Amino acid sequence: MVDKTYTISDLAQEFGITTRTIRFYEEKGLIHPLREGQKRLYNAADRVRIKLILRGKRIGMTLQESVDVIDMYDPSRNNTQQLHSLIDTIARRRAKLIQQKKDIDDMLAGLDEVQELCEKSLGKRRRKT
Amino acid sequence: MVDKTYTISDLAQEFGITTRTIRFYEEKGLIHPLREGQKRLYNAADRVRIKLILRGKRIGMTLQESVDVIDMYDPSRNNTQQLHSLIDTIARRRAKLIQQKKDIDDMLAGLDEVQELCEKSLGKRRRKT
DNA sequence: AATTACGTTGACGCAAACGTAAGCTTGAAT
DNA sequence: ATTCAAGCTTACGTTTGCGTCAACGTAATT
Repeated sequence: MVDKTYTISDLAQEFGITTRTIRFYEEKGLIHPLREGQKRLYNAADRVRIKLILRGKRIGMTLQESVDVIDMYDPSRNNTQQLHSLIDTIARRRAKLIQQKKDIDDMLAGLDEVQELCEKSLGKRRRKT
Repeated sequence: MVDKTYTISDLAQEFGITTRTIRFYEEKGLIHPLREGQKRLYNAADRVRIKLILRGKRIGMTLQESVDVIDMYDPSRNNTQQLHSLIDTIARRRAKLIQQKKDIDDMLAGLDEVQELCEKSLGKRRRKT
């Protein structure tokens, strides 16, 4: 792949967000697109960061939390101290995610029940007609 | 159970939130505690609603979304029209939840990778000493 | 009587995550 | 030459979800 780039509206369209949102992410230091003249030019890495930020948003993370997670992939941590601290951070994040999965499963189970009641109720009505 | 009731600080403590938060939920119409004189008195149903609201929050739902989900359990929907509409709503919510689970699994997989790299790096260092 | 603990009602404050509008530039198309 | 879409900056506005006083009431304790 020959260093594919994207305009701001390319990415806005792809992800279903506004250009304002993308510029806002830059304002907050979440991405750092290059410039071609005055225009922003996004590369594959920028695109992935946005994708991961949006994934974080979908599960209720703040922008900063998403960035924190993304930055875990950054291998610029070298000393033992930092590595241990990173492992702790990962453990905490993992615990949160597992709780979230449980919450989701609980809610899904609830929806199943409600749906059954709905269908039972509709079934009765059909039988009546 | 003889209609157990709770004070505002009972619930605040149990759920690790502030009394301000609970009053805020009431302000927004999410709960409707009785009054004993001037003081709020919460029953089991109020307590469950708060619990479900907090569960919603953990997976990134807004307060209103949580309430919408909670209200699905309310069996005061009778006509066929409403039941079909409710089934649609459930389907959409279920789809969202399933996407969230996928997002969480993806993120967990990412954390696994990062952790392995961490431990590999720490392992090397131990071998050096 | 005074302190302490817990409760109440305003009311203002605040961070997060954008929306929205104004006004200017720039390159491409008619 | 002009129009038009797409981009830019600046800046104020909005919603959500509480935090944080202030000022007061009530009930039990010392």
